[in-house]
Amino acid sequence: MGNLGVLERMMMDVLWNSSSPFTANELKDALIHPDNSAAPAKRLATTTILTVLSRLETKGFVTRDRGIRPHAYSAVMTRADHTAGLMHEVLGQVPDRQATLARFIGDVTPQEAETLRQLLGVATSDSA
Amino acid sequence: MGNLGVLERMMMDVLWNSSSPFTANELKDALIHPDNSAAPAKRLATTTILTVLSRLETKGFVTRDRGIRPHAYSAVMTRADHTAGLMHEVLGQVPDRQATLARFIGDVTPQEAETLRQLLGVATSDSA
DNA sequence: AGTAATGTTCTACATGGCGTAGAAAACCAT
DNA sequence: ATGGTTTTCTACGCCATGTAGAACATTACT
Repeated sequence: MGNLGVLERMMMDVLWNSSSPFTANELKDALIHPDNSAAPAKRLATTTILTVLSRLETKGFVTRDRGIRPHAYSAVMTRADHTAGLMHEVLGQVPDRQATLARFIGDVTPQEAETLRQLLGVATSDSA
Repeated sequence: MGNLGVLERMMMDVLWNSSSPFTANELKDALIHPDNSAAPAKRLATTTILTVLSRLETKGFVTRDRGIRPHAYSAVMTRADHTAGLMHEVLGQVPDRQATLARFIGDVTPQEAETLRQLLGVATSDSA
């Protein structure tokens, strides 16, 4: 699966944050006006966006509709899928899953713990 | 935290697989005779090992005892700590933890699920 | 249709991490 | 001192990634 570079990641985040596809230029603008407004955002060239989109396409993160002219780009999988996949990839590299999961759970927030309990079925003690 | 390159990873695995420290040359040999014997192992120069150990030290993965002459290198944290840390790092990048954890749990093996239930103190249905 | 605008691909360069190791310096034992 | 051992310095190649110009393709406007 592999991980993403900084710009690749920012672009995927834009795509992941909206259900509908983006054109390269829309994406470019979305990067300047970040929803979270953490004011980074230098103006990038459209070709830059397109180059990265192509690479993301190659890597299987993005598809595009070539039928319409400003091609419409969208994420292949959800952010949740991708992230969960990464987590499994990392976990898969170790022989001692138990110990690893123990450490993992040890650092989980109470909310996350609760979520996990529910997901694993069975007795939820505190359903807040 | 960041991830490791292939050789860096192999070397950390050697260190993680044993409790006692290694010298550069011991490590070099350990790479040729891999415990798991998945026959990769080309003979590396000792300097290569030392370079990588230094980098690992800089990155905080390794410490060395400079008091004794062939310096003794050992891992700073356990593999479980590192891996769990990576998992949290990945998870921390997403806003929708719930969804991500749901996907994660969805792909977990039964054994892993059982481990998690125990760790979370949930009523274990099947304690095999 | 002809030309301008817009979008896409090709090509290219810089940077940085990592694998790799020689040369040189530091250290130790005899 | 002298040679073997260990460590540091320096260096190179490769590949991913950010970045974008030049050239090509397509659409739009008059």
